[in-house]
Amino acid sequence: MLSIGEFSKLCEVSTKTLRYYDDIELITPNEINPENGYRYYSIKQLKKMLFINRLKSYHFSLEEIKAILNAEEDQSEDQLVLALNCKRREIQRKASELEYTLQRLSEDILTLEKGLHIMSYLNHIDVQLVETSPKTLLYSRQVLGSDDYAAGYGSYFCRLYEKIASEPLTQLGTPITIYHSTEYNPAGNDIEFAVPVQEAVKGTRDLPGGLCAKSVWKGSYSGLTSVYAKLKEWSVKEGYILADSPYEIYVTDPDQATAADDIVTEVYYPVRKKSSRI
Amino acid sequence: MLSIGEFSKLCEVSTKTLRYYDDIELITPNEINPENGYRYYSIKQLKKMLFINRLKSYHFSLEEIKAILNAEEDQSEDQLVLALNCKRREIQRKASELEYTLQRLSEDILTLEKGLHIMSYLNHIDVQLVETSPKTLLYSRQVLGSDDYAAGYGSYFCRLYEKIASEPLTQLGTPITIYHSTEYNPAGNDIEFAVPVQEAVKGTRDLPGGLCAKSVWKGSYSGLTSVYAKLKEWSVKEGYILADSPYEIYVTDPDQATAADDIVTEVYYPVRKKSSRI
DNA sequence: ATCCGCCTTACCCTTAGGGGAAAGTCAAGG
DNA sequence: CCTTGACTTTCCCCTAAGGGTAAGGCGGAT
Repeated sequence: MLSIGEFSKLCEVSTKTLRYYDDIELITPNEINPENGYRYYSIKQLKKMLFINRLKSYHFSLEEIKAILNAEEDQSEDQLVLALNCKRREIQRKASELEYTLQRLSEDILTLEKGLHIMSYLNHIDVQLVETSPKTLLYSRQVLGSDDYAAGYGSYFCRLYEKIASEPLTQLGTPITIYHSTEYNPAGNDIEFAVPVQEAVKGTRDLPGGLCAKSVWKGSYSGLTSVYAKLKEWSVKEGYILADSPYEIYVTDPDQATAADDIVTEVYYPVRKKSSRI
Repeated sequence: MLSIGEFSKLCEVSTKTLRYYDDIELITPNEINPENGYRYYSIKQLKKMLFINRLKSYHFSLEEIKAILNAEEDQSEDQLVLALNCKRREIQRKASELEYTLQRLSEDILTLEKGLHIMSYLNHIDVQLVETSPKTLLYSRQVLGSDDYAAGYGSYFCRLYEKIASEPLTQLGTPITIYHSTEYNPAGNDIEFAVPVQEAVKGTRDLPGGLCAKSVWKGSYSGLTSVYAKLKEWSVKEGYILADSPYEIYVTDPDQATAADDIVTEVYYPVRKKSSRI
């Protein structure tokens, strides 16, 4: 039997951690002296602890590790392979995210070295006042968490396209998303996915035309936030206020665009004069 | 002036977050109604908030962002470039760590698919009982955090080599580290870096010879933990106990080894029979 | 017997906010 | 003018994985 200190040294895990793991029942000492509460670990537990360390190095959470250990006891070996493969994909995703971050970071460093401010691109976003014409939209509206965005956009538009093909309907433009949430909320935003069509059937609605502030954005979608900021700034300056939910028209098909810089998105921000009633 | 809700929507930041940022004084509302405490943000603060969002996407902590914003106000532009470059290196390091993790993960998946257990490599670590001869060591002993390991090893050994060259002394073997901490502690471990030499001068000490359990490890240093576990297990089984601080001899020069698998490390674990006194 | 090192529990701290409650406030509609 | 619903305020507790420290209880060697 090993005292907590000896066990700690062998596993290269602090005693604090070992007590914590006992608390959460990840690995509990083989024996506890009932008189003084001293923890004693067996030699066999070394292997378990080393296994935990390895799983930790693969970025498994302690909860996940606990589940894996329980599955191991039930002799379900495949579970482990599944979990590892799943984690591998997760890490690969994380790695490619880091790659993307690095790329943007490098671009900003270049901008700075040219003597420009990082946010100077904001000055190149032009705003125009336009009158839009009414549309008929085939739509699908729901509340989505920001994590579901990427996945969501694909699948919801896909369903709309299927409906257009099966009805059949006549598509009149590129896809649109309308943002109904009055406030950003990471837990879920009220988003409407829509495709303009010719026919007014069940599942379609009218999008009224009207006065809009409009900007065109070229680049990845992460830059769209700035476009909204710019539109709002412009509106305040020109004495307009938001009259309805803003929307984006994806002029470029995201699936077709090769480089992020090629993606063109139009942002419409319905407005009316400040003191004029409808 | 924008209410917190309007500002929130424009920046895609929750009101909760904005209140938190007000708390930590990262971005405080332009104006607060003294009667009801309502926060009002100015249009100009949009740009600042967007800047904060961008820095956040580069994995800066809020503390770091605060420092950057303060530096910006003092018109010290170079600071930002410095910070960005620093962060870029940090992210690159993180990315290569992920790469390494992915590689190990894939190896384990292969092992599993062969029908072996992940930790089965433990069974291939052989332990021998050997009698070591005394050495004279040129040494340098200090307490190091685990983060300083990689950097520390290089610089401390480098200093020892300089001393060997300048005295001059006769080197009698490859470098050694001796682990004096009785317990693993991420904050700092008592480590002695040493190189065996022929001459006993100032700055050297004797390493007594004696009975040791010994294992040879081929592979990256992260696997050494398991070697210690194995040595301990063996000792208990054979009726030996630890008699002195264990040490590692780096047979392969880490700077010369190309692949991690080529690195050879000998681990010595000084022991004596359980009930025998010295 | 004594001393030092090891062990125990308990409490607070960390990041970047999220969830929810209770209460006050604003603006639009009737 | 009043009501109602949406918006805002503060306050408190929660997260993951432990780290730091205190106060007090034991163990083994001298």
